Amino acid sequence: MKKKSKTTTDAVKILHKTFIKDDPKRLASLQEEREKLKIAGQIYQLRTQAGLSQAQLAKLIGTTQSVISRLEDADYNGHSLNMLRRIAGALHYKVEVRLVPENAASARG
Amino acid sequence: MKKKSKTTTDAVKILHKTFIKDDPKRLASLQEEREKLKIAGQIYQLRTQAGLSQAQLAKLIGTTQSVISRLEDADYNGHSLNMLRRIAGALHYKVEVRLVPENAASARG
DNA sequence: AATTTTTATCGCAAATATGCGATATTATAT
DNA sequence: ATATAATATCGCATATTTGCGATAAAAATT
Repeated sequence: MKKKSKTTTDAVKILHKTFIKDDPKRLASLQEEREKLKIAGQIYQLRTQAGLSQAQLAKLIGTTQSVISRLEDADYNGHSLNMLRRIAGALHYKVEVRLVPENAASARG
Repeated sequence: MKKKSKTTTDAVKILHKTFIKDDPKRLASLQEEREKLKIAGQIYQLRTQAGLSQAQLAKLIGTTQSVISRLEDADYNGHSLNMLRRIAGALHYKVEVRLVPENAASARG
């Protein structure tokens, strides 16, 4: 395969088209979509930068390839912190969760 | 009631006793405990700083008081991002998730 | 101390995420 | 083009979270 999976890649492009194009009011929910994308992207980035296939990471945390694929799908919305911690932990990372004001410029976007 | 609920308050104190006292090797998992605590604490802080009771916040996001109480329990471990987003959103906050190296000094903890 | 408000805890039903094999799709290599 | 490897998707069983009422425990108010 090439560098990036279709799902994760396309999501970036689809974002604007889907949420901004003709419905400026939906811009609010864009925030949420961005977060979802970021999570998928972060998992993908962590995994590939560690040089692992989905199957390898899956084995590492005791699950199967299809599960990892699902988590890296930008449209997937059901992330649990437990699962994120499992993935992060396997790669010597940790999960940071922050509740920040919607408007404020975030830590270092 | 006083300022802080028993559960959330005590957790701070219990932490050291439980995880460090006689078992230095468990210090690793302390990271995870801290994260859990932070989430409970963040929800609590957000809610009280908004001047809401658990029942009021519950109604705001379409659930019941006992659910909020459960989420503010520092020992609770089953947070989902969906739930966090619901709470954050109701108070005009957003959820930021970051996977950061276990060792590195994080963004601005 | 009695009343009222708020929070914690329990039990169980309903909703959602995970586990996982099978297979299709896509990419890479030959 | 063929073979191989990686990823995406489907369906269904299992596990976990959420929903929610009831009640206990704790705190605030009078």
